[in-house]
Amino acid sequence: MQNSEALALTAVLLAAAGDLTRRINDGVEARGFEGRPAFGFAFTRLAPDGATVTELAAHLGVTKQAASQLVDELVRKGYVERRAHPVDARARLVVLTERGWECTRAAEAAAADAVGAWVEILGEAEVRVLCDRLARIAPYGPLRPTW
Amino acid sequence: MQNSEALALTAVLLAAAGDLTRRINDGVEARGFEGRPAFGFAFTRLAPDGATVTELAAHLGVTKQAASQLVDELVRKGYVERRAHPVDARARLVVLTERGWECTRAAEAAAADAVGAWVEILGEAEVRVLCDRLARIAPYGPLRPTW
DNA sequence: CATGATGGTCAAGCAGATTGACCAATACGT
DNA sequence: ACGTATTGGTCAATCTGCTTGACCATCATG
Repeated sequence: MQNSEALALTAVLLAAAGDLTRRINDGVEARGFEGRPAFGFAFTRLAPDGATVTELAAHLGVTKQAASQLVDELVRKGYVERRAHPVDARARLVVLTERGWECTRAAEAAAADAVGAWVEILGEAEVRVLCDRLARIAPYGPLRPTW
Repeated sequence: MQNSEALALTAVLLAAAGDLTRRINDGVEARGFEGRPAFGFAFTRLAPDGATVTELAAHLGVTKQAASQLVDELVRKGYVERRAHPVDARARLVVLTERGWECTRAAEAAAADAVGAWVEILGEAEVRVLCDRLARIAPYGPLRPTW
């Protein structure tokens, strides 16, 4: 494995990730929702039972202040609500609204469409292999919406 | 391919790309250079013969103003120089300095190290396959350092 | 019950991008 | 050849999303 190949792998990986993210975001908007890529990643943590701001922050790999601002935005757009936490009076449980669930489903559909384009190129089996290999090398940690 | 799998693929792809980018950046810093991920992507366009600000902007997928600011930073840190363009008096050719070349080589070495960690998990052959598949689905367009 | 740790918000600031205005030099149509 | 539109680049102002720092309320522990 030569050095230039390693850099090329990085570039193609970034390009693929960026392409997929963009396609999904476009698809979500086309379905009548306004949002940014970070929303989708937040939804995957918020579903199905909600999460606290701190948990969301850990999931996204940002500070709790940043996560709180994101939640503000999600509340403003009607996708989530802040509720009292059932067992901890300090904490507040952030849960999806009905519209939030609709947006989540839209994101899933858009993701399926985007991956579908890849299936047409590589075939279902190859995409599954790709998934499996990536899962084995990807770190477990938080996924950052931006760098 | 179910919807949830499509979202999972996106997550794992982003995690892998983010992980690789972070490892390379850490490796470059460990070798005594200060920089951010965008530098490496700029270098791949600047080498070997330089490029104009506009070309760099297209490569990175940002406005030419943003690219110009990045070049300012690279000049300040001693990695590149602005030279007169040989055939177009409007344009200026941005070329790597000797230190810029050193940093580029450091980035390549760091990338090789980072990918090496993957080779240990998947084996050389699998990583090559991964490269190939990704190359077939990744778009040709600019690669954005941030989203 | 005192003390520290934890969940959350407010406020200010920064980094890296954007849009808009502008100038110099090139390319093009007649 | 010449006026006009286009292109390369920069300056300036602004925006967005995130960070750091301060702070309060509540939980957990001696």
